[in-house]
Amino acid sequence: MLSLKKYLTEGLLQFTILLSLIGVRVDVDTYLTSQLPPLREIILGPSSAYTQTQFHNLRNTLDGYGIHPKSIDLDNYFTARRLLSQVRALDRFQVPTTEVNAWLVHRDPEGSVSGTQPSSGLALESSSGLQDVTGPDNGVRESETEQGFSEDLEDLGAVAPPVSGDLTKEDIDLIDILWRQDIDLGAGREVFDYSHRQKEQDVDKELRDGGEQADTWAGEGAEALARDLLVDGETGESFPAQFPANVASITEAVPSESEPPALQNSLLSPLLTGTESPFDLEQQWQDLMSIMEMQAMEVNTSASEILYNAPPGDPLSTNYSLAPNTPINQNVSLHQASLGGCSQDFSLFSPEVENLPVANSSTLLPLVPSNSTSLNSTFSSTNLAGLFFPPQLNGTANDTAGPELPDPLGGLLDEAMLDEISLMDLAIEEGFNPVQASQLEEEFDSDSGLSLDSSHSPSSLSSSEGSSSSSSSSSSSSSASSSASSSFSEEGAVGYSSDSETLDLEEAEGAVGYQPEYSKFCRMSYQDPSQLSCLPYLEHVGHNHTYNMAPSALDSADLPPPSTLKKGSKEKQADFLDKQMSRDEHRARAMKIPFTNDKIINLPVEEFNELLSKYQLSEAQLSLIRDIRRRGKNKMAAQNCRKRKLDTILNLERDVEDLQRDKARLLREKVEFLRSLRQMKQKVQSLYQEVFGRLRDENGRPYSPSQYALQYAGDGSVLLIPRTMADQQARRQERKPKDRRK
DNA sequence: ATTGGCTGTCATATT
DNA sequence: TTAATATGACAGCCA
Repeated sequence: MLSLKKYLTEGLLQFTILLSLIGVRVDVDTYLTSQLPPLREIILGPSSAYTQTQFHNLRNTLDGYGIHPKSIDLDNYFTARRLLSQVRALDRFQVPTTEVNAWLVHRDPEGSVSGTQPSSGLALESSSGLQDVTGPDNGVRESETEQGFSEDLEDLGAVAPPVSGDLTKEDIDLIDILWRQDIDLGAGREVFDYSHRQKEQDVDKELRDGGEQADTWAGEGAEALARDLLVDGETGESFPAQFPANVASITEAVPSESEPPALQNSLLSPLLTGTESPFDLEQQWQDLMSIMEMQAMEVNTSASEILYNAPPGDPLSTNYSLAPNTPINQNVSLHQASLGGCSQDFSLFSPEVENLPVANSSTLLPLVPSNSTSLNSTFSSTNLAGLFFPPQLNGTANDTAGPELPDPLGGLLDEAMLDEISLMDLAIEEGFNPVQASQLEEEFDSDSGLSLDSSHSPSSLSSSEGSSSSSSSSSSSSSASSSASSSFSEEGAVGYSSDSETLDLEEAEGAVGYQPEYSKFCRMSYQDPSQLSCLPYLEHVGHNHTYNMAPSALDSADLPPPSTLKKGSKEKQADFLDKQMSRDEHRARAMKIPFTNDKIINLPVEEFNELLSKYQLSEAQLSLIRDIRRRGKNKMAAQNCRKRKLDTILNLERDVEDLQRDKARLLREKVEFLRSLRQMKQKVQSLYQEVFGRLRDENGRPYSPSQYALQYAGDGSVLLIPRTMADQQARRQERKPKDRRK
């Protein structure tokens, strides 16, 4: 047995190779540990490709004990672990849930928001959110949205009675969300995640079912994605989707942020802080590219090409598909339960969405004249904010509302997203080859790593490993081997013992060199067919290469003429017995060895010596017998070795694919998350504005946004407080996160 | 005639 | 030390 050291070394090597293959040069776990521990497991743990390393590592762990390295159980073990990890992975990506627990805000007669009551869990329905977002005017919205919310609430079983007053309960809820954002965002991640996964599954289904749809969303998704990418990974700030996948536009957009602080710092700014740097944008861009890759993969087009060849004008919309979005609505319940639906809506409404007013969109206008018209039309919310809060006060507004709202979001984006983005950078460079993409697509049916892996890799791989060597195992451990196939299979513990399933699996997998192998193996003739030839696993061990008896078989007088070597396989089969004999068999026959080569090779030492002792053999005969035994064992060893090697490669390949899938999934999830987040922010902003705009002082006059702001307290209360106060509090609260970042 | 894949064999290392 | 096994390298065969 190999030493632990060797295995560790090997494992590290393999790991490195694997990482390099997938282009991972990032400390994935740094990012994942908190939210996605499974990736590491996927890489290091369950992979059967690392069986050796795994085994030894595992032997140091409780789990690994008691499993023989060559035992089939080991494969099962790894399979189980892999599956388990995949299952675990399902809930690992903890995107802040889109489900928001909202608290109703009571508006007192004076019109100031003073008190609140916990009322319901509000799921931001994407559809409504979308409408809000996409609607011509964001600020004051149509009732459809509200209805959507109501339905959602009802579905959730948390229907809050309509609140008296101008504000609908949804609005109030959203307002409440605003100040409870940090709490809520952190709370419901699992739900969100789950919804996302469901979406993915749906998406995958969609992919499978209708390729046409893929094209459909390709456009929409592209736009949506473009928008997504405009979201600052750190702050979560959304940018207008204006830039059509044009890097130049992105870079241009950057400076714009520094432009009019007015809008940035307006009431909206808290939500959408304009702190991004060009770097972030580039990362987002890379993100986009990588995502596009993923999407392309899914869509099963030679996407990568298209993506990169896409004309700058409309690259994303045409080539880039956000597959996941559309299918989502299929799952109604989940949809309702979480904001996941947002994505769907986005895709559906992507055209409009692109025009959505986002905090900084106005700043982009000058830079992106072509798109400016659409922006202007949809800019209402932004403009509203600007109107509400004069520039000079915007900064304060940012501080006021910002700390509580944007920070949680920004934090999420900051920590998780940036890392993820770095991951995604890799995707760009990595590039999926079409073949892989297609394969992935096939396997993508059930996106969740679970089904994928369960479908084939671990089990098949592991089992395949054992396929060829049953013969060797039988030979070596042959105390019982002489008898039946069953005994062989059981003994298969040695090396690569296998069961018949192995063959099927391998064939099914289309393992490169295996099938031919089998065919050839079948031709192999053992002198003792009763023992070995009948056994499938043994059959493929023996190779009857006609060249075996070719010129090299000098010692054998019965060698067929060379001419026969070149004849067809049919003719070979005709002379099966003679021609199937290996060189050593011929030699043995020539030397009149009284027993079969199979025995010579496969008998355990004891029996072998016993056998030798029964006969009076010359030195030459003994020498030949030993050589035959040595060669025979080595032959099987070589076969095992090759099979192992191949299996390792295949496993690595599969692991790479799995990782790529995971990466794609994570990227999709990220996109979804960002989208949802952005929508929520927009919603909250607009509602904030709406609520604020409806507040009236004792004289029935609206409060000046420059002088007052809504302050959300942790206890659920909403206060209308002077800006100065709000600023102070905001700064106080902002410090912590910032320090933490640095 | 060349080439790549498959196989067997040898030498050697490891267990 | 011996036997078994693993593996790199090489050569032959074949399509």
